[in-house]
Amino acid sequence: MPELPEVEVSRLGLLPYLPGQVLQGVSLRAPRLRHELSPALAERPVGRCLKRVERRGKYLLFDFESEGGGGWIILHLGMSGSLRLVPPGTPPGKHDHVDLHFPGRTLRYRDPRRFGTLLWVDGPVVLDHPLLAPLGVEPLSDAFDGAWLHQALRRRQAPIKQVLMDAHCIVGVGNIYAAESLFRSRISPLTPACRLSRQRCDRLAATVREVLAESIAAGGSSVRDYVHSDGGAGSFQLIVAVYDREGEPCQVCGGPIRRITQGGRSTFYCPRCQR
DNA sequence: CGTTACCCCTGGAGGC
DNA sequence: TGCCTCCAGGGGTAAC
Repeated sequence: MPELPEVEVSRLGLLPYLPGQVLQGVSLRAPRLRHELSPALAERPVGRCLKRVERRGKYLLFDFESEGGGGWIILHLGMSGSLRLVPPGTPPGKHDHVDLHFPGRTLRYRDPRRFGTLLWVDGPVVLDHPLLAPLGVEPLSDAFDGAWLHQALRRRQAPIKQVLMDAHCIVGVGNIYAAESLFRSRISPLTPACRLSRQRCDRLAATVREVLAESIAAGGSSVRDYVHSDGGAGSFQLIVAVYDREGEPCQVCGGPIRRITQGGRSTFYCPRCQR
């Protein structure tokens, strides 16, 4: 499942090829992903120049400039989405739902489970869109540190694991990175967020940043004209210490990794090391 | 305002 | 071997 690092690596993979190119056409082969695919997506951006590809949380934002005000494509990979650049005319596979045709290259969106999002927004500004406006802090920005985190957690009584994954608080931290960050900072996923000391918030903020940056660096080194986003085990060479390792020995203490359910999702942690 | 239940969808896992 | 059922999982939305 694509998380912030996979999305950022996808973005980096597009940068050498797409900005500055005029969109020639759009093919929609599915009626809907998470939401209905609007006809505007197939019509409005065509003939416009793609200025930039930005990222906000796990959303990719394609900026199409224009004399008349411009507009954006908002894209989210959901759980199983991936992007790749293919030569024009490449036959689409079963789950290749959308193509953006650029000169000499087609940006192809694949999403077997169709939890993704792809939509067109008119106008020069996109960050005030209802999907983006409520998003929390970017964990790789300067604004995110122990002091910020300590303040943000003050009123949250929910377990820290669930708050870490709350995109209205911090964007881009999914199940894998939440588990790995908590393991590295030796904090139990069950700890009520508001009970974390300033010192532990310092440690947690640092490890969240560290894990994300490591993963981006590992993925970034493998970017070519193929844009990876499948997020499969080991695809980013991130050393996974606890995620999906129920029953396996902890790398630090040798005790068994435990799996529990929090908010309907699996949490993996070492009950001995994480307090 | 914080928290929780539900829903979207399909591949893969497990049961028989 | 094959068919059927179950369910994870991001995140938005509605409801509590």
